[in-house]
Amino acid sequence: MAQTKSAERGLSGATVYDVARLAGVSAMTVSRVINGRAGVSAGTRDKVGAAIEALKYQPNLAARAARTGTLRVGLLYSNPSAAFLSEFLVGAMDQCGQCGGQLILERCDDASSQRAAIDRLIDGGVDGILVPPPLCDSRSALKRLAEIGMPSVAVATARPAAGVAAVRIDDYQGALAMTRYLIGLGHSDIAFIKGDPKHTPAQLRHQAFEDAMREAGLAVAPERLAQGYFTYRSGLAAARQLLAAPTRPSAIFASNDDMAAAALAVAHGMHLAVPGALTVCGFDDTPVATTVWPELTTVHQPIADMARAAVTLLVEEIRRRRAGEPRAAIHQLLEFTLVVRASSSAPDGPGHAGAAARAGLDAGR
Amino acid sequence: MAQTKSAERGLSGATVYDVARLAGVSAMTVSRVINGRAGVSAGTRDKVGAAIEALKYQPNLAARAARTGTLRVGLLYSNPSAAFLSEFLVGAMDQCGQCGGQLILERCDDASSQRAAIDRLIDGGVDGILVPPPLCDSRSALKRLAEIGMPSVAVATARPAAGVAAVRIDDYQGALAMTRYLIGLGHSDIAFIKGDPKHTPAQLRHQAFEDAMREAGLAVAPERLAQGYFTYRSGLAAARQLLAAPTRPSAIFASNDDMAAAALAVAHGMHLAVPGALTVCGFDDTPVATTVWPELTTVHQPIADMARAAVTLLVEEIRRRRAGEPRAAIHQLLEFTLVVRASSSAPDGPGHAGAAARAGLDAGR
DNA sequence: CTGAAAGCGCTTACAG
DNA sequence: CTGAAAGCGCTTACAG
Repeated sequence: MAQTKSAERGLSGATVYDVARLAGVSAMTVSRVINGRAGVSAGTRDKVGAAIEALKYQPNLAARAARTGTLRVGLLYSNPSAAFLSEFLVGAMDQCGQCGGQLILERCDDASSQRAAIDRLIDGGVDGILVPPPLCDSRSALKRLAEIGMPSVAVATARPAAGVAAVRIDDYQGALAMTRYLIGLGHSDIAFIKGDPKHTPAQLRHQAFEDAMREAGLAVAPERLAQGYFTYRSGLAAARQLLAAPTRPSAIFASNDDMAAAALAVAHGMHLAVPGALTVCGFDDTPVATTVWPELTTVHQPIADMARAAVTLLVEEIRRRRAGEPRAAIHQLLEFTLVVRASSSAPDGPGHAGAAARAGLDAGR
Repeated sequence: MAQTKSAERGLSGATVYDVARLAGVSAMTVSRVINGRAGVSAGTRDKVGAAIEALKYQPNLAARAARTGTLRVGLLYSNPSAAFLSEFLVGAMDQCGQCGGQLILERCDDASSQRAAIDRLIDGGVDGILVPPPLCDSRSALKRLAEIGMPSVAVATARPAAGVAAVRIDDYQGALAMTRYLIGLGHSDIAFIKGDPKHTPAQLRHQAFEDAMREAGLAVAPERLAQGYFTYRSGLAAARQLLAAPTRPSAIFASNDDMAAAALAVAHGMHLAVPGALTVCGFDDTPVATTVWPELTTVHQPIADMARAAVTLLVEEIRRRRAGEPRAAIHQLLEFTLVVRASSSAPDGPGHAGAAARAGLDAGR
C-alpha cells in the first residue's frame, strides 16, 4: 500500500516539505514563492526555485483547494454551436486546471429556463459565471447576475453590458478587414448576408461592410443585402434571393460560416464555379469552414484563447468581490485573423472581367 | 473574513460533522454511508440519509480528493469532429465532477505525436486514459497504453482491442435498423456511401447494409456502392458518382452525416427534390444533421452518455489496478436511436411509384 | 524577511 | 456494526 503512494501522485511525489528541506527553508516560504507573494528575499526565492526544478515539484491542486476552497466556475451554455462549445470548453478547462478551479456546466435551452439554470449554478456553489453566446446578449440573464452580485464574464458579445466583464474580438474590425480584402481582390459588386439582428455581432458586421464599401466609393444596392439569421437554412433563402437578381454580384460575404456554406450550396446548384464565378466568404472560422468544398475564406475567432482570458478575468472578479473591492468589469479585446482559403479569388466571370479591368487589376492577362 | 466562510462553499456549508451530529453518529459512519460502503445498519443509514437531506449536505470534493488523491482522467483527443468533442466533454466532465475526478486534455494531431502525447499525460500524473475516435482505432496507441499498464477505455470503436475496456453503440445493428427502415418505406433501390475503411465502424455499417438488403431479397448492384472517407468532400464525389448512374437509386444511405449532407448538396444541384425524388440518410446525428435542409434522418449515438459510461468504466479499472486485481476490460454497448426527420419518405419519383405500388404501400393514393 | 502551529473536510487503518 | 485518532498537502493568521 505505502509503496503506491508516489505512483498515485504522478512521477514526482515531491511535496512542499521536500522542497523546503532541499532549499533549507520552511514550507511556508515555499508556499509564498509558489504563489508569487511579496516578502521573500531574492536569494531565498532563487533557492526555492532551484529546489522546485530539481524535484520537478508540482503543487497538489486538490490539497490547495481543500484549504483555499475550490474556485467553482460556472458555465451557462445554451444551445450554442457545438464547434464553439468544444473549443470554448477546451480553453476554459485548461485555464481552470492551471488555477485549480472546477468547471461546472449548466445548460438552459430557452429564455424561460435561464433563471432556473442560474439558480442551479448558485445552488451548486459557484463563485462566478461564464456567459458565452447567445446568452451573453440576453439582458434578463445579465441583469439577474448583476442583481445577485455574482461575478460574471460575457464572451463574444459585440456590445457587452456596462458593469460586466467581457472578452471578445472586434467584430467591426473583422468585417472591415474582410470587406477590404474582397475589394482589394478586385470585387466591386459585393452582396452581404446579414445575421440575426438579436445577436449583437450581426449589427457590427453589417455596419462594417457598409462602411468599407462606402470608404472605397462603392455602392451597395438594396438587392445586394439579404436578411439571414445565422442558420444554414436562412443562408439558403438569402443566397437564393441574392443570386436571383437580374445581375449577379461577384462575391457574397455572409456574416457567419453556416450561411456562407449555404451560399456555396446554392451556387453549386446554379452551376456557378466558386470562386471563379462567385467568391463566397464567411465569418467565425468554425469547422464547417473546412468541411465544405471549396474551404471557406473567413475571419478566425480564437475561441479557446477567449475562454482562457474569460476564466482569468472571472477569477480576478471573484478575488475583488471577496476582498470587498468594486467590480473591475474589464472589456478585453483579442486579435482576430483573416484566413484566406479556396473560396475567394479575383472576379473573373464574363460580367466581372470588365469590372476588374476598370479597376486596373488584371493588367497581367 | 469568518462570515464569508459559508458563502464560499455554496448555500449549505454543512460538513460531515454537522451531518454526524444531527444523525447522532460519528463522521466516519457518515463517510461510509456517502460512499455506499457495506457494514452500516439500515437504521443508521436512514438516519444519516435524513440528516443529509435536512442539511442539504454536499460532500466537499476538494477535501475528499486531498485525502484520496484526485483521480486524474486523461483524455487523448485528436482532431475529432467538434460536434463529437463538445458532447463528449460535457458528458466526461459531468461524470468526473460526480466522482471528484479531474479531466486533463491532451491533443495529438498525427500518429507520430501519439507517443509524445501519451507521455505528456503520464507526466501529468493521470491515473487512466480515455481514448475516443479516431485514436481508439490506432493499434500503436492502444498497444503503448497496454505496455505501460495504463488503465484505458476506448470509445466508439466498432472492434475494440481485446484487453481494453470499451464503450460503443452497436454500429451493425444501427445500420441494419436504418436499412430496414428504408426498405419498410418502400425503397428497393438503395445506394450506400461507405466510410473510411481505416475506421472500424465503417466496415460494420457497410456489412449491415448489405445484410439487410439480402435479408429482404434485394440486390445491391456495384454501381450502388461508392467509397467515401467520412468527409464532406468525399461525400460530394461519392454522391455525384452514384447519381450519375443510368438509372438513379430512390435513396442514398451515407455512413455518416457529413457525407449525407454532401449528398443533399449534390441532389439540390441536380434539382432533385429531397425526399420526394431522393431520400437521403446519415449516421451519427451530429449537429450538421439538423443544420442542413431538409434535416437528416439518421442514427443517434448518445455521445454524452457514452462519455459518462467511459469515465465510470475507467474509474473501475483504476480501482482494480490499485487493488492489484486484473483488468476487467468490459465492453459496454449503449442504445442507439433511429431518428426520423424530413430527408426520408416513401419513394414517389416516376420510376419509383411503381416500386412502391408493387410493395402495396401506396394504396391510399 | 521568515517560521511553528493549527486547520481545510474528508477518509484510512486500527480498535472495539 | 460503529468510532477516536491521525493524516492527505497545502495555506492562513500570528509571531518574531
